[in-house]
Amino acid sequence: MVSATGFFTFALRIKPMYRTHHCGALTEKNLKNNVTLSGWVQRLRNKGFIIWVDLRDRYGITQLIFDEERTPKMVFKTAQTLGREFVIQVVGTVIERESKNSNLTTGAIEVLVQELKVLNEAKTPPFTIEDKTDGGEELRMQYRYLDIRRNPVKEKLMFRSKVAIEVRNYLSNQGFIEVETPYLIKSTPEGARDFVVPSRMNQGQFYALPQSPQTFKQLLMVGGLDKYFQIVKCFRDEDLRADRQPEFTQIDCEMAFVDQETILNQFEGLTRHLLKEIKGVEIDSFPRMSYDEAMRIYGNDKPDIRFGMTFCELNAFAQGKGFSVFDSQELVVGIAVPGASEMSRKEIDELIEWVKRPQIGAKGLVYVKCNIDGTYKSSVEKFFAPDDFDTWVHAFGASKGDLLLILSGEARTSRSQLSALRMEMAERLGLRKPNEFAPLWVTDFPLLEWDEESKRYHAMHHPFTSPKPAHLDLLKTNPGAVLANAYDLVLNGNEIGGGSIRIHNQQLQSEMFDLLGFSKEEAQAQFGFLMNAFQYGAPPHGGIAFGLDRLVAILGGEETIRDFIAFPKNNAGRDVMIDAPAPLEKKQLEELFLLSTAKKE
RNA sequence: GGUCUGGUAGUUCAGUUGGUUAGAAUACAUGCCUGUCACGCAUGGGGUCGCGGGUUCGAGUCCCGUCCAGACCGCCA
Repeated sequence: MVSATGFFTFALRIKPMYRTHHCGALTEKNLKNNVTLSGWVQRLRNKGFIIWVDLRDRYGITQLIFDEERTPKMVFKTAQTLGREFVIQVVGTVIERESKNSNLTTGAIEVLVQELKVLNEAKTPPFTIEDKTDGGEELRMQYRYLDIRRNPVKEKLMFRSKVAIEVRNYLSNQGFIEVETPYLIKSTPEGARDFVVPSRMNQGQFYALPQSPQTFKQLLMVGGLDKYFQIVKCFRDEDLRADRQPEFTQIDCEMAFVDQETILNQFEGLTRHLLKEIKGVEIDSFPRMSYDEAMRIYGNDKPDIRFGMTFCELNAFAQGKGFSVFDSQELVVGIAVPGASEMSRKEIDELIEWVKRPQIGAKGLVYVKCNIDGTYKSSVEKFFAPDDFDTWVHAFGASKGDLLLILSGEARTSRSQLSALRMEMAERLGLRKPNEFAPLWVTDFPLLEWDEESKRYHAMHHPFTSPKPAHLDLLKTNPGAVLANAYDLVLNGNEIGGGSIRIHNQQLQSEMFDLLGFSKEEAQAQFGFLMNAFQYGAPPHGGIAFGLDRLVAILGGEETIRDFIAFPKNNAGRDVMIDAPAPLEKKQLEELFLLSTAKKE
């Protein structure tokens, strides 16, 4: 027990205030100030007669100094027992360093400690809390709270917060209202798999977590709110990727009484605002491209237009010359890789193997090296004369020193393969510069997509997307040719947003469900509430949703979204820190009427 | 569901054609050090080579299976 006097002395010595300054605040201006600091021990440098401690908090690092002569003996003794990541509080005087560290804003000063209190001890962390940590991905996720102490992670979370705040600033200034929609909703068979939640009060029934607040935001338009947005969690039970999490955040937006043009302009405005405020990049107006054109010249509906290497179709020049591989195929298409004619035979062979991997699945790859001296070296020079290659080079708009890479096959497949190759070459040549931003609107998506497996049409976007008015008649005669009032915003080869003008007419919505293979009963059971609402004066409306995680990552110049999420899931959808998902107790299962299902395991 | 890569000290990794007691760096501990700042120097402890099986005189190394992690394809209206 501390005696009354002892406690009194103690209370006097350590002031109730945890800190007078942050660890990034003190400079030469504070010389001779008496300060109180709290934080974590980043690093200890013990020279025997003198101990330096780098004290860290969210704001920076301040060097503390404990000294045999100038620090009270007991305090010096305690300082010798400190370890990494101890949480301490100190009182001391700001003094000038004898040798300054220009790498730190606080590098000219140090705090000569007079009082030290260990607020909490710490076990040695399993990895180093440094910018460049020695910790692997899994370990960092398991101890994410330690990982978050590291600058790179901390800064990404702060960056995300800044983006979210700018989104709210911009949209609320533009008159948008933020409305929260429910998380416990109803499962629908369209689209991704749902995460489901059993209902205790309704035996054998389940909620689903929303894949997006789509129908709710449309109902808010019917409700007359006019301009809505929400930064909202969405859930999809599908396999993960570096840029895909089972729970992710959308900037979800909807407007009433608008056409496509108004929406594109409105959200081009948002994106421009973010690029300017966050990155200091000013972009006048975003280029636009139809889906069809994007597929033809980039082989991809989310092209990265930071670099060229656009597709060139060679059917007219390369077929009928006796090279049977080309002659038999629907499409002969290639790209000109700038300055790559110097690639060695070995490198090209490796590239051919690369496109033949099952992930790409090409049968082969034809190359033409356009040598600097005007000659050609090609895998098909037996079949084509230099004159032919001249024609090709002209068609490509290529120059000496370029390397033509050509694929052939079924049009759709070849384009998709060449697109993968184009991205790979850009990656290898360093053309995907993280601090260059090239937004692009892709418009005029097809409304429907034929699915061979289920032998029916699928909505390419979702079943609430409206067909272009001029194509309404086609719906009955040639549904596959109908274009939609749908659009994606693409940034540096990533889809960061997508939306459409919605159907607001009950009759048309009903026809859509019909086309998608819903029976009248199914449509009524699943979306009756929406079609009902449409009969009570639904305004024309449309909207867009941005993937916040991905947007933030791209603005931050990173490929993977995980570090922009405080507590992300791993590849298998697990949270390795809390170890979720996990089995339930028998009692819980019984309460939820799930026991018979659970027995199967 | 599939393809590929990896799993060795607390951590990040090396480990040759299968061959003596499995190494380095870092972290940790102890000691030394009169101005460090990735401090330095010395000493020390630390290993179920993911797990199971097989081949072999002998397996971290080769084979089969399995688990885990990561990237990708399918999937993600």
